[in-house]
Amino acid sequence: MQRRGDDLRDRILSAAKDVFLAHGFDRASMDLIAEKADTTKRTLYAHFESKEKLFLAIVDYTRGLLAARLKFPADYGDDPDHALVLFCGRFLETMIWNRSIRMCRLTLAEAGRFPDGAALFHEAIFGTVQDRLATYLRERLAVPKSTATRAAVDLLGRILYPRFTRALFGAEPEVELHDDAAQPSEHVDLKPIRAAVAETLRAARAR
Amino acid sequence: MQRRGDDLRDRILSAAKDVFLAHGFDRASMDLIAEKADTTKRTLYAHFESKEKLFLAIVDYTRGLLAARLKFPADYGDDPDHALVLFCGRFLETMIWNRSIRMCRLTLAEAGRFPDGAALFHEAIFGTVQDRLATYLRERLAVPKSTATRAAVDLLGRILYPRFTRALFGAEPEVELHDDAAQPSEHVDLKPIRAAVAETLRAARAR
DNA sequence: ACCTAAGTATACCGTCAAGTATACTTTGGC
DNA sequence: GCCAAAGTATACTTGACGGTATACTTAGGT
Repeated sequence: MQRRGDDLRDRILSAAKDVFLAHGFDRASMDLIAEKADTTKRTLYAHFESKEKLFLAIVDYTRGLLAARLKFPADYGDDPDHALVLFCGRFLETMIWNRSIRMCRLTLAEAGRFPDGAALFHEAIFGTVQDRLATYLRERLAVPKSTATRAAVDLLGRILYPRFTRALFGAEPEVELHDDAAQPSEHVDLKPIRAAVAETLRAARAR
Repeated sequence: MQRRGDDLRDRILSAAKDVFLAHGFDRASMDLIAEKADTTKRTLYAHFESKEKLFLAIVDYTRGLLAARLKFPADYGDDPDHALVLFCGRFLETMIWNRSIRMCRLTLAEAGRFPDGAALFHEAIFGTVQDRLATYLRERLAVPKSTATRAAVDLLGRILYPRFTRALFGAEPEVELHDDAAQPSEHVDLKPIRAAVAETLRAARAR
């Protein structure tokens, strides 16, 4: 049975992602990717001209998948403290998710060979979230622009980076996420996030 | 001319480090390492039984070199604000140094195959600095233990992680350090560090 | 002086994987 | 129904690299 077009392309991307994440760029073999995608190497090369191009396509594809998790949903409600806590909690959870961690490690591993891969990935995730936070502070809380940006950076620094960095280096237990719930799960402790949000908001309003 | 013993071993470690950092584990070839160490592959295998063992030796070796940069020197003076600013500045500088960044990327890239490598590296660097900060706060400023730890984590989160993460992903220009000066160089802006230290100390003293 | 451990020089083996070649089959638009 | 594009099946080429074998040289303790 043959499956064509976008369906096949998606299957290749998905299989390639799994294999790259599991083995890293160099140890990921095109033979294995073809097998997991339930197709042949010849077809692989019909869609992606080289292993490098396939890799870059994966980074882009994953970037899209991750970004989709990082919207600021309307159902977080009108209370800004609460909405910010949920948003930050969900971002933290998404970033310490083992699939995100492995993707980060993969792009970092190849940062020498594919500098754009790592930088674009970073910008698409961290830059986007930072912008969304700053925009929220500006629009909903009338915080002036430069203060809003600084507050957003500060908030991310306190909430995200410590646990994210630890997870990156494997110093925390792995986190597996199953559902697509918009609410943070039990993997994040909201208490310190509430404290950081409250403090940041207080400081931002005071200026 | 033959060079023996520790001299040779160091040359191998140093050459291997360069090659691993430049090419990553898989693309680093034992032939190239032997050539750069100005010896032969046979001798390589006399000192390190396999590529994997050599890699782990490199991680340990580099961990030692980095840790040596992260002392809390006496000549930072008696003013705690000032000393903390210098210490944090120097730590930040050391961690965004391109050699550190490349080493982090290398251990992260192989975190799947060598989980202990990444975790030990992380603990040896971030854990140690966090402990030294907390100890300083406790001993010099009489901050209670749990508050001191929290304050140290918070301080690192604000000062280190944002720039470090950006550097890791290649979103900042590379930093090259030449001298072994104990003072932070022009690569770090002390102003935000002063602000974060002041705020952290104020909060820690208030509790 | 000499003997052993350490190091050198160089060739070699086996394996694995990127990418290609060749011949065949299926699909869908016309 | 036919034909071109897309996909399949499988074998092959080529090169790299981890690790070993063999034969030789040097240094240093006694």
